[in-house]
Amino acid sequence: MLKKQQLYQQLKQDIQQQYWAPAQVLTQQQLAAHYAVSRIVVRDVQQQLMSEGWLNAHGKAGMQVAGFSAAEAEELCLLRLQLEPLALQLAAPALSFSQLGRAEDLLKQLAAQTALPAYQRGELNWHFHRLLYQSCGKPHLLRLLDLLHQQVARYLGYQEQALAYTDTSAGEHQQLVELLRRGNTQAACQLLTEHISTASALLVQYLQNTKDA
Amino acid sequence: MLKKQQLYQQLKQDIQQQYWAPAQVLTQQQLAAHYAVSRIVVRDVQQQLMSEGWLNAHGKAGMQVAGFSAAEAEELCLLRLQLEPLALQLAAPALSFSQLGRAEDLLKQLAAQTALPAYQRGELNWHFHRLLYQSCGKPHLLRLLDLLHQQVARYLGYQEQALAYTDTSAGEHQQLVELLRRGNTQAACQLLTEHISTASALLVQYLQNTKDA
DNA sequence: TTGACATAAAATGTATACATTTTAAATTAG
DNA sequence: CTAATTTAAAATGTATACATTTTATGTCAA
Repeated sequence: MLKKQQLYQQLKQDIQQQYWAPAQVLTQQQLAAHYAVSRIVVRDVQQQLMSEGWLNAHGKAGMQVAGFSAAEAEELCLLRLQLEPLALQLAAPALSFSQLGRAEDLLKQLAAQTALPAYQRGELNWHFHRLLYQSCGKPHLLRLLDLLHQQVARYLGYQEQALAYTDTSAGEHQQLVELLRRGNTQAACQLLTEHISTASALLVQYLQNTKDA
Repeated sequence: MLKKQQLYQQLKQDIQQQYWAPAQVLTQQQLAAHYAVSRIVVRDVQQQLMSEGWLNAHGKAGMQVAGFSAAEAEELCLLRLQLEPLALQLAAPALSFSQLGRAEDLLKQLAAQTALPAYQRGELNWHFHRLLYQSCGKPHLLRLLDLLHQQVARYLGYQEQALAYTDTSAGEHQQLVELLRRGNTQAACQLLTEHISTASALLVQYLQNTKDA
């Protein structure tokens, strides 16, 4: 579990920093040689990253680095909109104050560390959301959300700039916690829906612009 | 891709026929010896079946055959209800008559082969549903639905009896196709929702009864 | 030149062998 | 007898080696 996780992290990072460019086709041998590990390890990581959308199958041999498209981003956000408010609605009644407290700690951390790279900010962001859904009592739903997040996370490193929305986002997060603390589940779900929608719209717009350039 | 797929099918079948009982813990070596293949192949299949919910991780070593619970079934149906009508709504405008025709062929086949084991009937059933969603233009949504189906399919072999609902189900399917042919998307989605709900309720009820026994 | 067939090179699938970790047993000190 | 530590057995992770499939190259006939 050591080399595997190591390669998993490294390869993901290298894809995000475009060391391996989108649409590029990679082979097991190539990666095994480059990272100095056995092909077995590469195979495992390949399967995992393919299930998470970072790599796509490419014919009978090789794997292709996934690209970016406004359509895909829009679809992912659509799915988030379909599932995350549901998770929140189910989790809200079971949310404890200690959990809300931990969520606020994450927000403080997020507000403090403005210098973090987009990817890590995205991770913190997701931890916050995930914490709110945690108590929904639906393990399969949570697994789907984790899977979705993995696929969305690909875009986080890509769109350093578009994350300027974090200013307004922080306020929404805070407001969300307060609504939940007051037990106003309906309003919280509504706000969450809007929150995801606006973030989604910004990302899609950003992608459409860069595509033209 | 030969031995792998072979073992994948066989192991799934053996789990369904309770050759490997729920909650039983299997080891790579055990399976490799039993099926006379290398552990590498077992590892690959293990990963796949774990992502499809047939096996669960079990500590640091071994994999546990997944069990059945009414709560899990209910959750899976909840997710289907959340996603399948959406897929149908998106796909409906793009559905061609030839696709609808193929869907009806599947229904005829399903009606004719009443002697098929529950699992295979379930597969045909899913092919039908899947065909209706195919044109939604959302690959990630379709992937999630396939994943969900894999998890639901586990129950199909389990509940041979509960599938008595196929009588009413066949009628709903036919009606669904006709609504779609007439372009009445809203009514079709509504019917689909009810269709999944009733099937879901039957399955959950069945599981609750057998648990008491 | 083109297209089909044969052939060589390369990539992946699979098996075996070795290294590391984990589990369980057994021994011993308290 | 209990608990803790040691030690052996077993399971998994990883690497290497071999087999099979795929892909690309090159030759030859039309």
